[in-house]
Amino acid sequence: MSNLDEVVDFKSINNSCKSCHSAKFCLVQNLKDKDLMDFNSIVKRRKPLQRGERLFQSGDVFHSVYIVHSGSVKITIESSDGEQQITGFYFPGDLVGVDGFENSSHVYTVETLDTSSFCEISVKQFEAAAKKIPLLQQQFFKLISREIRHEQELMLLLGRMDSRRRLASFLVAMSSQLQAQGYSSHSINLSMTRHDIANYLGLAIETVSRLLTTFQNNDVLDVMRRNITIKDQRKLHGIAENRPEEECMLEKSA
Amino acid sequence: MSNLDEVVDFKSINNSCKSCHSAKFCLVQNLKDKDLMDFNSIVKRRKPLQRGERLFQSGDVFHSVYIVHSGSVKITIESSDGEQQITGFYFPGDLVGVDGFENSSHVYTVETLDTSSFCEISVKQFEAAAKKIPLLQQQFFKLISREIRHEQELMLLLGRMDSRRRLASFLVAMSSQLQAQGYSSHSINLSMTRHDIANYLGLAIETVSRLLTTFQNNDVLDVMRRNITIKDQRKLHGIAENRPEEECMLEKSA
DNA sequence: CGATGTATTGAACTCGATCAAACAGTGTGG
DNA sequence: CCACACTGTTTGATCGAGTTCAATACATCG
Repeated sequence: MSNLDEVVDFKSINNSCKSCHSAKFCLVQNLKDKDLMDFNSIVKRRKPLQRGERLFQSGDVFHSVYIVHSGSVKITIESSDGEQQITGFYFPGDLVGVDGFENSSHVYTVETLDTSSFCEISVKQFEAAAKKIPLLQQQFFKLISREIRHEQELMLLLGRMDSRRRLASFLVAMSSQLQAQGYSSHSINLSMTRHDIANYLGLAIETVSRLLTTFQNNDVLDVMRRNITIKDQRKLHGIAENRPEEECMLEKSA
Repeated sequence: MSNLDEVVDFKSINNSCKSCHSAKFCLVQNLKDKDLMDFNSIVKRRKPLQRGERLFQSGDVFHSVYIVHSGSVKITIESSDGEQQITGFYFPGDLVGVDGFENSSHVYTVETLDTSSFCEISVKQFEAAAKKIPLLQQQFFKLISREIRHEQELMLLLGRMDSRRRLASFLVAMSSQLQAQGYSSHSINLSMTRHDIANYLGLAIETVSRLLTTFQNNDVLDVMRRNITIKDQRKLHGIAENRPEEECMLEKSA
C-alpha cells in the first residue's frame, strides 16, 4: 500500500461520519443530517497510530478531545515514583481527553493497543459547535458521564473485589463491550497483554495467568493466548457478581 | 433558632453567589457580575441536609447537578452483591451529579458527612445558560475534569500503592484541600469516620488505625480522634511519594 | 536456529485481612 | 451521679490471598 493510497483514503474518510460504522455509539449518534455535516467540518481524522504509539501523554498541552474511531487504547497515569496504573481501556465510539479541561494540560496518557485511528475535535471549535447544536452538547455530556461510570466501576473493583471477581468482571465487561459493537459476545480477542490486564485489575501478572487456567479447568473459559471463548456465561457472571451458588470451582483439576 | 430564621436565611442566601465564600473555587469563579446575576437566577439552594442524609442515590432520576456549598459529602457506589465503595469525598466548591447524563439516572450515591448545603442547578436550565455564558460552560468542564482527575488518582492509589502510601496520600490530599480553601494545611479536622477512610482507601479499618498510631509514634502526626495535626510535612510527603530516604520509620516504638 | 518477548507454573514469603477483645468517648435514663 | 448501652477506635494474634522470585514453556521473527 503506497503513500498515495493512504492520503486518498484519508481524504475520503474525512467527511464521513455518515458512513462510519461506529457513528451509532459515538458523539454524533442521533444527530440530524444537517447538524452532522456541520459537525463533520470540525472533525479531523489523523493518520492511524501504530501499536504502542501515544495519542497524547500526561503533561501535554490540551487542545482537543478525541473519539476512538478504530482500534483500542489504554489510558494510564503515573505516580510520583514512576509506577504506572492503567485506568481504562477504550474502544471505537469512546471519548478520550476530557481530563485536560482543568489545567489545560492532560493528566493521563493515551496509548494504542493496536493500530488505531481517532477523530480529533478541537475544543475551541467544539465549544462553538455545541452552542449551535444542542444535541451535540448533550451527547458530549453523555460520553463524559460514561467515562465517569467506567471509573466508578473500576474503583469498586479495585477497592472491594477479590482476584477472581476482578478477572471475571473484566471479561464480562469486555464481552458486553463487544456485544454493544455488534460482535459475538462469547468470543473475545484481547488486544491487550496479560501485563496490561494485570495492571488494570491491580493484580500480578502471575495471578491473572493462574486464574485463567483455573477458569479454563472449570469449563468457564477456553483460553488460547489472546483468544478467549466464554463457555459458561452463567458461571462467569456468577463469579463476577459473587453469587455463592455458582462458585463450585475446583482448584487445578479439570 | 426558629423556623422563621431558617426561611429568612434561606431567601437571603438564595441570590448570593456574590457573597458566597466558596464562589472563588466553584462554577462561578471568574464570572462577570452580570453573568453571575443571570446564573444566580437558575440556582436553587436547598434546606441543609443533616449528617447521613442523601442528596440523591444510585438509580434516582437525574435532573440536576449540585455544587457543595458547605459541609462535605462522600460518593459511594454499590456492587451487585451489596458491598459499597466510597469513590470520593467532596467539599465546598466541588461539583457532584455529573454521573447522571449517560442514562438520565444517577449511578452513585451522595451522602453528607456533616450538616451540608448544596446549590442545585437544573440541567435544562443550565444548558440554556451555558449557551449564553461561554465562560460558564468552560468552568463546568473544568469541574468535571477535576472530578475525573480525582478518580484517576484514586485508581492509582487503589491499584498500585501499599497501605502506608495510601494513608499518607490521603492525608496529603486532605491537607492541600484545606490549604486551597484558605485554612491551615497542617491541622486537619476529619469529617469522616475511620470506617469511611478505610473503605475509601480499600483497607481494613484496623489497618488505618494501626498506621495512624505508627505515624504518631514516628512523629509524623499527632492523632486525637478526628483531629490530626501534621507534625512533619516532609516525612508525610516522603511516604506518600515513596521516597526511600525518608522512610526511616520504626515499628510500634516511639 | 537461537533470540526475544510473552505466558505459564511452582515454591516461599509477606502484607494486610480477619477474628477477637478491650477501650474510650457519648449519650440515656433511673 | 453513676450504671448502662452504644458507637467508634485501638490493639493483639492468627491466617491466607496474592505477591515475589525463579524456572520453564511457547510463539514469533531475525
